[in-house]
Amino acid sequence: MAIRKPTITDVARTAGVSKGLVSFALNDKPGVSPETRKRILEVAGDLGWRPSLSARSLSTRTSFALGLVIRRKAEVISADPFFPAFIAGVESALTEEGRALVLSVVPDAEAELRTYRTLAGDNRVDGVFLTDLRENDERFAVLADLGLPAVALGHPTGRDDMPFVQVDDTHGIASAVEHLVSLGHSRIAHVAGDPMMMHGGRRRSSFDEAMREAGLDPSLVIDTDFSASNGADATKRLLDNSHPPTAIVYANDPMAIAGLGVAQQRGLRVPADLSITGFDGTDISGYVFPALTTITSDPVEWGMVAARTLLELIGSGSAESVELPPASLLIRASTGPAPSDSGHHAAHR
Amino acid sequence: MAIRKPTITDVARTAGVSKGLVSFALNDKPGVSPETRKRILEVAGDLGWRPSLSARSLSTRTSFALGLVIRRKAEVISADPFFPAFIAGVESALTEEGRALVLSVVPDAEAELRTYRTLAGDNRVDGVFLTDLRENDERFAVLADLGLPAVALGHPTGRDDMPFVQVDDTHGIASAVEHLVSLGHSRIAHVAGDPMMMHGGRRRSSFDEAMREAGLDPSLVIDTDFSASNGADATKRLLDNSHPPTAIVYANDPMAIAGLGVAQQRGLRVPADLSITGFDGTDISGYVFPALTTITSDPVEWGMVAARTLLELIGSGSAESVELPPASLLIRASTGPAPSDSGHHAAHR
DNA sequence: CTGAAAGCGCTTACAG
DNA sequence: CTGAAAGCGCTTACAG
Repeated sequence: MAIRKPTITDVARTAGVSKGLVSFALNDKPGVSPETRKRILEVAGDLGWRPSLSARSLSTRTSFALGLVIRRKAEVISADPFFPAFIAGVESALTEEGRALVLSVVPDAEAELRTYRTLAGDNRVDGVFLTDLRENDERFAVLADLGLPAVALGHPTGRDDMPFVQVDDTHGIASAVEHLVSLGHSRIAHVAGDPMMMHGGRRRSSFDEAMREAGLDPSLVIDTDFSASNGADATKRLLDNSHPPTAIVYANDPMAIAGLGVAQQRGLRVPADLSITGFDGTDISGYVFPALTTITSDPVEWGMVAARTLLELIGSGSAESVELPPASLLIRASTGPAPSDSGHHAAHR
Repeated sequence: MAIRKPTITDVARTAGVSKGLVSFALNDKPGVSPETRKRILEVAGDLGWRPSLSARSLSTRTSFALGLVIRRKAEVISADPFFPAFIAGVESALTEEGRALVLSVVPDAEAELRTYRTLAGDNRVDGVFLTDLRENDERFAVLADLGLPAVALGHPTGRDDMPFVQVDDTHGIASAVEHLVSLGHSRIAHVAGDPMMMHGGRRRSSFDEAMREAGLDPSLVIDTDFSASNGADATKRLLDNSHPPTAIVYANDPMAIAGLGVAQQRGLRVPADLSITGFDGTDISGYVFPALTTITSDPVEWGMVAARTLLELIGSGSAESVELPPASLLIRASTGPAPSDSGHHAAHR
């Protein structure tokens, strides 16, 4: 005889009550006396009853799962150290709630929207995280249409109907610029991220602002797609300039590491000839030579808080947005005093 | 009036048949005439019917989802470029099948086993991928006990009851050693991975074998946990040796990059004073200076094939194991001829 | 080839 | 405070 998993009926029978009452006890609903509830829960425990997720899903239209849809080309996904850490944070908040995370990695916009529709249509998730916010993001309309609760990572500009969890990264970029200015740099460039992504755009505009405040020319900016390859190319273009920068602020660590590689290949000493800052504080950034000055945030914490916020939104219908501690500058060895003769780099080897 | 999603009852009514027949048509079961099936499917299309996943789950005990449980400390997860790429590959095979991926990231062994139990008990997934195979892996027993279908990544030694998808990485390590030997190196060290993990152990033993075959001393090996931090420490220990190696074979790229950083910090020229090889062929490895000679595999492909194999196993009860093309050596700039005076490095700057 | 009915394991009004 | 029953939307024997 196969070992049949106990059902609510078994619990009801051995506890001598109706199935309905077991359900009430399970869900902490009013209408069942404390003693009865206690007895029911005991019996359930003895029998090893685990209420069936599918059955609960069918009657409550709840999936007890959260969704994360990541739109990245497969070749690039590994370069981004953010998601694994973010997901680890999300998990830490979900496990204790008995929820699961459904993850989708999609290559393009069309697949992305289709995935949200499928996730909602299949009742696969009760809510989703919205990452990589873009300007005029089509996803807001789709999610509203689907009635799918969502929490945004970062502040969706021009929308106050969706709770968000934000890390202020403008502060980090500003302090990187200030740090470089205090070291005597005046020609500072920015290898920006994707301008279509809000956090890319925001880092860029805070660079712009910080440079203006220092009375410096903020025009040395190159947009990228956040990939190491783009970071290397941008660095080459900047260094090919007739009047090249003495410092480069990168929008993420992989690009900064690629930039470091380009500089070294050209025989430039970092930081003697060129100062470099990254963004994210990835593990590896501390082990390249010279160790990268970077701007650190805490993606694990971010994931945990985002998950809690989404659960709150799903449970109660509304949730407060959260502002996490701002990203902060971690000064290591890749930044130093501006070269005295800032117009001419050391000759290439 | 709210827009109610159509159900099987709606389809049956407008098609003028019973619910049972609609179900048969949907699931391609015999017993429904071609014309009737066609008409039913048309009506379903017109109505925009999407069969309810929860209802199907409840009656078939199928979740239409696959599970991946990753055991990593949150701090380390970002350093591993394997999983995001692997997951992207899995997704590409799942989307067309209407399946989803449930992901769990857990910190330790206890949470790992608990997660498999919950996933199975909740009928959250129909099968799982088994990664980071270990010696005497407790998971085999638990999965068998739970009756949860699984596909292993890499060959589970001493088990022929579980299908696996394997990339032969011994070949890659061997060719790295041969490459270095052909460049005149004789003191070659290995910064190995976690000896408790099968792929760590396998890379180590193939290093051992390749060295012996070349008639060289294979004893310069240091175990690590695969982290950049461990990679840096191991490199320091090796270089502190009174008779240091002229080449180091690392078990993954992050450790190799960290090792490169250590070497450069000590004023060693790579590859003039020290040759270095990585493992994985990560995006960033091509952009450090000098560009890393590494051993590439294709984790995206791996994910796709593993997903197909798992679906096959779930669908038919058995699946053939797959051997993927072996990892191959990608020679770039971090390896070069052994220094002529191999006993003494260039003086530190 | 087709229909009517029971069942999957929960939740939730509705009576008492 | 408790019980009996209908319902969630499918699937699957069982009859015809």
